[in-house]
Amino acid sequence: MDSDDALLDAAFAALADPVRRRIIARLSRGPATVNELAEPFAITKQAVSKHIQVLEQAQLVTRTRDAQRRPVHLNPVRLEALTAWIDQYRLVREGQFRSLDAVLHSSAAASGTQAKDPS
Amino acid sequence: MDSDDALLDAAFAALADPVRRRIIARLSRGPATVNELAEPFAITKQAVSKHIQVLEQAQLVTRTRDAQRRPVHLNPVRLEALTAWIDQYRLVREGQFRSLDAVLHSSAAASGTQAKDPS
DNA sequence: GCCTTAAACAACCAAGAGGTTGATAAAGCA
DNA sequence: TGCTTTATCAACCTCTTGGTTGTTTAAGGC
Repeated sequence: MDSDDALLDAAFAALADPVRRRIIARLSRGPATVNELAEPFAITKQAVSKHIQVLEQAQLVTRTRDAQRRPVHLNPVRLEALTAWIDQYRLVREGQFRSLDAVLHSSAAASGTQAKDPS
Repeated sequence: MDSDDALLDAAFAALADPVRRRIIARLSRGPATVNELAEPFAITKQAVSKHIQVLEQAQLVTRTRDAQRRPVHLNPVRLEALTAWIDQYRLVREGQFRSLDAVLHSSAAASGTQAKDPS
């Protein structure tokens, strides 16, 4: 599905920034506001606010309203979706390694070898 | 560690691009050359070559030499490192949810405030 | 030796992302 | 009602990135 692909795209792009990864790490210890999240960084609150918008678009975090505070919460469901995506290729690849190894050990390896390309 | 953090940074940034993710998907079915990888995309081989350089810097793929061909191989070890990073926060967060749930049920803080639009 | 092919390198360009400062809106407190 | 806090919006700047075309290197085929 394309929308799911776009969501994966947004999620990986969000985690590609070290500041956002540290925000994720901090949120894993509980919800926090923009000001609280901005403290350990040498950047302005506006910049942190932008980072949180990116994380929110990727659905990695959600925001609730508590008076004038807007605490940010982590969304573990999306994190799980990322591991699921990675695992589908990681695990397939491990299987490929085994069969490739079998090919190398049984037949003459140096010629065409695998050409496992199904497309 | 910082170097490990930089490696994580490169890996997530590499997976943040849909073209590179599709390259990963294709490589999970076996090694391939730049030309083979460039075929399904409407971009030049040079662009694909750059993408592979990015993946190589992130150590998500490796390249071997076979005459004038340079087949690209997937590196599942790095993919596993990504899932490990994600899981450390995802799993912690699941524990947090239980304690947060306890707080919400006892003190009833911020009742029913979902001013959130599911865009 | 010469020619073809695979792939990288170099220079360049347009678009986007991360950051800033300044102004604005919403919610509470005096 | 003003005043403060929290956080966003808007405009702007700089640097990176994805893409292009053109050139160059490396390896084989003739």
